Amino acid sequence: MTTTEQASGRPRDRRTHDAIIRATEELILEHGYAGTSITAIASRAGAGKDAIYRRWSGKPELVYDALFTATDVGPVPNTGTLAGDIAQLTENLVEEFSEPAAAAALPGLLADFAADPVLRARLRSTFLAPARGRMVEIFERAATSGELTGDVPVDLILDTLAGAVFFHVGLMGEPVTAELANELAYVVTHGIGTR
Amino acid sequence: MTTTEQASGRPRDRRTHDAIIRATEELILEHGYAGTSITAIASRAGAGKDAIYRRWSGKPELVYDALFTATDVGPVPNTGTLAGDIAQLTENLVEEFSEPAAAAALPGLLADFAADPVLRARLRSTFLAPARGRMVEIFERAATSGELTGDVPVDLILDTLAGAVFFHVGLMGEPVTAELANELAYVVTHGIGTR
Amino acid sequence: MTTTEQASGRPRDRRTHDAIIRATEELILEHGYAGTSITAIASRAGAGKDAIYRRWSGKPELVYDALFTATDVGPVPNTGTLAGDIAQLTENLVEEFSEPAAAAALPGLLADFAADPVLRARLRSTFLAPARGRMVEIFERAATSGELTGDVPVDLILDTLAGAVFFHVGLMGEPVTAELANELAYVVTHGIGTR
Amino acid sequence: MTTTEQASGRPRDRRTHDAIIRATEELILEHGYAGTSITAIASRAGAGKDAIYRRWSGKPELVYDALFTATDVGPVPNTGTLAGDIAQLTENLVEEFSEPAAAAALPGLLADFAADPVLRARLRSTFLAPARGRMVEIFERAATSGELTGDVPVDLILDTLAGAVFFHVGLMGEPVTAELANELAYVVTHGIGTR
DNA sequence: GCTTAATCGAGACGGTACGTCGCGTCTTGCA
DNA sequence: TGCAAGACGCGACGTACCGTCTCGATTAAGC
Repeated sequence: MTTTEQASGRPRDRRTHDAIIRATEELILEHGYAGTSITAIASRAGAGKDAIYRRWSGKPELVYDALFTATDVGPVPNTGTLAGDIAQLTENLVEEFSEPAAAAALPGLLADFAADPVLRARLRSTFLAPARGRMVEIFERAATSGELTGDVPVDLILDTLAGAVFFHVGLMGEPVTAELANELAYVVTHGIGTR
Repeated sequence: MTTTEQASGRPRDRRTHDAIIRATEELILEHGYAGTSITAIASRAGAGKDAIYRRWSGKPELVYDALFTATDVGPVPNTGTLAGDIAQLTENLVEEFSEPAAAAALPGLLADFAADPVLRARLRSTFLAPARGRMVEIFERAATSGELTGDVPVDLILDTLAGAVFFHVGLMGEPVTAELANELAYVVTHGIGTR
Repeated sequence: MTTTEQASGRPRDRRTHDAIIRATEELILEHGYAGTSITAIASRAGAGKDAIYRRWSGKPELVYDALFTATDVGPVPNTGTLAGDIAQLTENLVEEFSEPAAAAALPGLLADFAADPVLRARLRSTFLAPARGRMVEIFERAATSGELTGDVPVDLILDTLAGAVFFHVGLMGEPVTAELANELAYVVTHGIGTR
Repeated sequence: MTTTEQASGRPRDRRTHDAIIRATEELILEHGYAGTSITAIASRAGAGKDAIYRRWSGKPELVYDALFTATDVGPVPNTGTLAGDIAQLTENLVEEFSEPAAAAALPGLLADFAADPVLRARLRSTFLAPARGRMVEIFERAATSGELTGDVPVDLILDTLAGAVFFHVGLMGEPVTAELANELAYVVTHGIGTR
């Protein structure tokens, strides 16, 4: 992938690539996912449709690339408590899911991914991959410190947190509050009973 | 909607209505949500497109009516423990979300609802309404019995459970296991720490 | 064809039909055959592309219908001599081939007809049919009067006259002179030797 | 064109030229004129598109060069009679027009020539030039021998013969018979009346 | 032997048109 | 008024070519 691949013909123009990504972001913000057409993206980018289909196989891949390349950077959360760590990780999810362009795209984008078997298979390995890595590290540390006993179904917890944020914010349209991540993290670590 | 609307001319034919609903279910199952067009539904139902648009304002409403009218019947769960009650309620969600036609339609249907401000506003009041009523009852009983102390953010918990099931099963495509509802209910009531 | 066919749905709108025909004539005149696209015709006519494809299977059929429906009207030429009759019939061809829109369309149109086996088969039966009927009548009268002896290869003579006019005027771009039809008719009836 | 153009850099590769010509012939035969694209020719020839556009300005010129370079060789017909000479010259036209690749290309090629003012101007001077020279010689000999009296509109006669062959064989798709050239020559020299 | 410059295959580029499909509305005749 | 049928304007789809351009590599001729 990252190897040189030694292309033979004219190399692809990075400015065309960038213009397409930029146009995609803009149009998703202005007209939403369903309201954004490949034709319109090409037109806005000053590019031909071929230039798009040469790089991406369809709208879902393009939009995903344009909006969700932000790799989770920064150190893994280490607040001292499991709930605190998870809250911080959840905060990342909340930020990612509520960033304007991403929020506008998410429901439609996920629907398209879910509908295509090939894309569906990539959902976990690409969409949640970064968050998952960090979560595993958090759980291992908590297990070492004795705060956590027993196995934890990592994927299920991750799906729960992501699903909760997506459903609450993305679908239901509830406003994003500062406490949301904390509330969710508390529920997931301590449950609702002893609040 | 439910008003009598005493019509003056020829009354609507119930068989036409039923044929449309039936065709919708079939086509969603065969071709998925995005792959099902109003044109195709009308054709399969032996109906005109007008007969559809006279009753529903678009595909999302029609599909919702066709697939999610199953009102939560039966008594509210009462297993003796909060976790048990929630597990049973979650089991209902799992069943509803993983019923073949519903599973095929959900991602696309929710995306369409989320994209339209009018439909988006109806999401909670219609889509989650039945489950919410039952959940409130469960929480009240648990509060009375002393098992539950403090306020519970009902909508957030409901969104969490629904979001978890939707994300895990509907989007990620994880197989539905018998323990899924129990696992989720346990996490939500006791947290992951002391498993 | 001309029978009622008892259509069941909404009947086709004659104004749409006429607008398409009109737009086709205009655009052929303005931009030639190759420079006229179905897309542009639809746009100019204020119609959708479907409205065109519903009636014609492609550009060749549409252009043919738009430009060559002028049935050869009027009585069959009867000037007293075979050469005179043929001259008059040839004059019809010249007029038809040199009418501005037809002249602009002919080379490309014939090329498209020639390239498609289905259309190719229709060339003689539709394109030359009217002229052929009149020519047969002329030859029969000349045979009766004794001016013509022996069999005449009608199709070959018709192809010769049409080919001559098409090649001379349509392809070579020679100006249309008043004597052209007479010259051709003379050659075909008397030959060049004894001029 | 024919000037030496004393180049300074790398000279053009004759094998590239030949490969392009060969690929053009093949593809015209396989897919017809309209179905043959510059892109496909380059690909089949193992050449770049630039190598084609460096030598020809477009498909019409390339195809003309590839298929119609066969200069009329051999002595001018001299059979003893005008009709015989013309029959032989017409036979050349028939052969040229009915050679498989040429027949496949002719209608589309002529349409493209006719549509472009620049190419249109070259039609007579290049396409019919060889035949015209021979025809003039035939007519002069016939005038000298007294078989032909009066002026003959050479171009019109040539257009008539070429048009007749093109229309009859190329467009109408009539089979090429051995007598075709004779029949046409007879009509043009003696007319149809006294057959 | 070095430089210069045109050529080579490959393929990306912005465009334009293709023929198809679905949308939501409309217009028929019949019930 | 409802109904089946289907035409309507619109706009997007993904593909195919157009003729131009940009790569690195090659191949002579002029210095």
